[in-house]
Formats: sequence, C-alpha cells, structure tokens
Amino acid sequence: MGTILNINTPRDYDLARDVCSYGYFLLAPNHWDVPRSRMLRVLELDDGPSACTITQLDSGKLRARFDRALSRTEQAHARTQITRMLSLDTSAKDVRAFHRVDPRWKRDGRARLFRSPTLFEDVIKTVTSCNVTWPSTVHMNTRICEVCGRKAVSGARGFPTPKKLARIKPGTLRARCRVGYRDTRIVELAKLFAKGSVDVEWLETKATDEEAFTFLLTLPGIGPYAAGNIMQLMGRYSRLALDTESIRHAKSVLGMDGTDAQLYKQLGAHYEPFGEHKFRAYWFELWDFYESKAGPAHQWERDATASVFTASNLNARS
DNA sequence: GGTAGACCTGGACGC
DNA sequence: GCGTCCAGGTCTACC
Repeated sequence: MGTILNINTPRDYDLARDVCSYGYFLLAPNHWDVPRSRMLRVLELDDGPSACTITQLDSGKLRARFDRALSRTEQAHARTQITRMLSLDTSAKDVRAFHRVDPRWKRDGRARLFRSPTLFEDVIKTVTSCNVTWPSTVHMNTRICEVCGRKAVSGARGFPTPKKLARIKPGTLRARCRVGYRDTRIVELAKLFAKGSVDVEWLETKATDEEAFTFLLTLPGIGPYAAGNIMQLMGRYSRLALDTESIRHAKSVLGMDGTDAQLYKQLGAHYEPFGEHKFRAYWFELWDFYESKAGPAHQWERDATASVFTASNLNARS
C-alpha cells in the first residue's frame, strides 16, 4: 500500500491556479489532469522513484498519494520537493506584499509560480527552452524523461537526477532526446550539480540577487535570459527574463515601438516601479494574455496546447 | 563593449 | 517526398 501525505498550505492556496501558473507545468514528467484537477508526476526519492498524485481537499490542505510506501526520510524529502514545486513556501504575507505593489492580481490571488521539485530540473528545463520553439521544449523534456528517467512502480518515469544525466553520453542525448547542440552543456551542468560544484542552498537562500545572477552566468549554456529565468524559479523576482516573447508582448500588448535593444530598455523601465516583484508583474501580464487566447490555463492539455505558444502563432493571433 | 555568425531542431512552405 | 527557409538564446571570434 502506498503512502499518503497530508500537506498544510497557506490559507489562500489554490492548486489549479498555482500549478497552472508557469509553462513548466506542461513539461514532462509533470502532468496536470484537467478533468480531475490534480497534479501527477514521479518524484526521485532515496529508495527510487515514486509516482505521486496531488489533490486539494475541501479544507484547502493537499493530499499527496504515492504508489509505494515511503520511509520517514523519503516522506520528508517528498514534502520538501512538493513545497518547492508548488511554491508553498510563498507565504500569504509575501502574496500581500506583491499585491500591494501590483493590485491587478489581488482579485484572483495570483502570486505563486509553478516550478520543479529541484533547482537542477529547473536549470535543465530552462536550457531546453532556449533557442527553440515551445513544441520542441515539450518534446525534449518528454524524451529526456523517457530515455534517462527512472521508472516508478506505476510505470511512469521521472526526471533524471544529476548523477544519472552526468553519466549519459552527449551523443545519446542528441540522438535520442533531440537536444541538438545543448547535449554537452546539459551533461556538463549535470556533472557540476552531481559533484556539488553548485551550492544550491547558497544560491537559493543565502546569496544576494546580484551574487546569484553572476554565478548563474558562469554555468554552461546559461546566458542573460536563462539566468534571469532561473532567478525567478528560485523565488527571486527582482529581475526580468527577457526573450522574443517579451518583444512580442512589448509591441502587441504594451504598444511599444523600436528596435529589440530599444524595446528591452523600455521594458526594463516599464517594470522598474514593481521593484523586487517585477518578474511577477511582467509574467502575470504575459500569462493573462495567453489565457485570453487559449482559455484558462487549468484547462490546457499539454499536447493540444504546445503548438499555440510560439511567437509566430501568438503574433498572428494577437 | 558591440556585432556577426555558428550552433541544432522542427515546422511551414513551395515545388 | 524533398529542399529551403525561419525562429529561438548562447557562445566565440573578431573589430
């Protein structure tokens, strides 16, 4: 019989809203079960992978059901991973602070962003989102899990650990996961995480934003956009992660004009008043636009939605 | 410091 | 079915 964990949540927590708040919820091994409003994925734990189903009870608490019995230590690790993934550590106080700066999202309560159970997975997912259209990012993550992820009792596969990815040959990643030239960078990143060269605790909780950003730029495959994105995935919202989507947003929604370089400057100035919350102010604007085109995010099916989120499609549809 | 070009994949398009 | 073009962020060489 599998373990069941009951997890306390901040009072304002809404599983559907807060899972379907960032595109990574559409990437393997994550699966949002639209009809049943529940989150499924495999977590990597001490004694191996375990498939987990997370639902929200009427009381607001979460219930995580695993496909096998977990030891006490594994239960603690599972709680830690779920807390990170669902941003349960974003307190109601932090939410209020954000809404004071940007009251547009107070009514529906948006403030938390979905992320991965581990920083490593977020870093690799970010690399797979660079210089590629969204459908390819979806495909790469599916293949990485299928080829490199371990199988849980249920048969579902998880995201590979740093140790596992560090042992994969770049050529295998390229040929079987279709990651292209990112192959070597992904393996190098995995090796850095596996041997402890990336101090996750320091990065996530101790470093200043400037120190964290500067360090991220030293990692292979991580440039200004990727570093900015990883910053927000660590709960550091003082920077923007600007890419071609930002350019489209600047032109079509904010009515800005100019070269890309000029637009980046204008975007920086536009979101400056939001201070340490500026990424969320920017992101929820973008997300709101996506939902205006594709309907509420908690109703998005991964495969059906993948092709919608490309700059060309959104330009054509805006 | 700024710029140009290579790096890959998948989708769109023309033939 | 095949070939060509394009989108996408990072890295390196060069000025």
